[in-house]
Amino acid sequence: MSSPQIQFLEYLNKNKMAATEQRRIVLEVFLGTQGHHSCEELYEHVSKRDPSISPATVYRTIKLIAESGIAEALDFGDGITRFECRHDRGHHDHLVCIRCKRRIEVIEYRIEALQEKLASKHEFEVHRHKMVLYGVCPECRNQ
Amino acid sequence: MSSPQIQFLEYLNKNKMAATEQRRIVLEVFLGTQGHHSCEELYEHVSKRDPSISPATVYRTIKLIAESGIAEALDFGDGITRFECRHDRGHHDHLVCIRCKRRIEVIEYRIEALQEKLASKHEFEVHRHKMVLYGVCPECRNQ
DNA sequence: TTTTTGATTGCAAATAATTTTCAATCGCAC
DNA sequence: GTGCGATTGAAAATTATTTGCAATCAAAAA
Repeated sequence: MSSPQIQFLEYLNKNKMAATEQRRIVLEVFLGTQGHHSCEELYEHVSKRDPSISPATVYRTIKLIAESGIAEALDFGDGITRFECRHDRGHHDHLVCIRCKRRIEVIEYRIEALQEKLASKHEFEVHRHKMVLYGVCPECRNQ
Repeated sequence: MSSPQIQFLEYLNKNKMAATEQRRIVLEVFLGTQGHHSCEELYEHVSKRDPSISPATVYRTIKLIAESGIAEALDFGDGITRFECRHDRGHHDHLVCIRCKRRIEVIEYRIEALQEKLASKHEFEVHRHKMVLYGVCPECRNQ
């Protein structure tokens, strides 16, 4: 797999979309972040790089980045969509503490395998999935 | 466990909340539905029973019903919160077709067991979880 | 039962994240 | 370079949901 930058350009090209400076910047900023970020957070970072870029463009661009397969949209149920990079890191699920809102990334391959099995039992062709476990983390449990 | 109606009254009582006619009606309507329903859908049904009840009251009440443990909030990532009854039906997860939006309820106990194991490995005390597999259903796969 | 008091309601306005509209501008195939 | 369709910023629109508020109601107290 080529670099995210090239992958994005190929995606734009394939869909007859222009490789604008704004899109390049949003991608660079997105790739420069760790973890999951909301569009608002991304917009803040983008603004530092180029204050003339509007929130709408960030929203539009991050969507393209997700469609191109570089980012993945996450939904933790708080009404905010967050995005994380799919490069350099395997797929993972999340443990969310309902008290302190802390999120831990986890992966359990046996669950992944069973999900595949479960889906094929229903003749579903799974493209992606999300699994979030909500609970109380050890820190919060001890006050 | 007592009936949902009684459970709800106990919840209201415990929290010094009044058992109003509106709350009774919203609960009845909710219990009379199958599957998962948005507040808007619930409001439509409630309106037939009593047109004077406002959407705000439905939103407020379904939230209480969820807090009382009778309903569970579901989030399929389309920006609409749906609620389903937790009585008379076991917990289950969902397969969602990204083409026709059809949702299938599924349960795989081995996954549930592994989720528990995964959480306790991180010393998390899981209260609930959600797992949604997105893919293409057999019907949509064959055009 | 009547009073009292704090909870609840409907309505409309407010939120908040995201999307869209639109005129101006820009990328890029020719 | 030119032309045309894609893209942009700004602001308005959308959409689900929440909230402020004055009027009303439930239920504890008298």
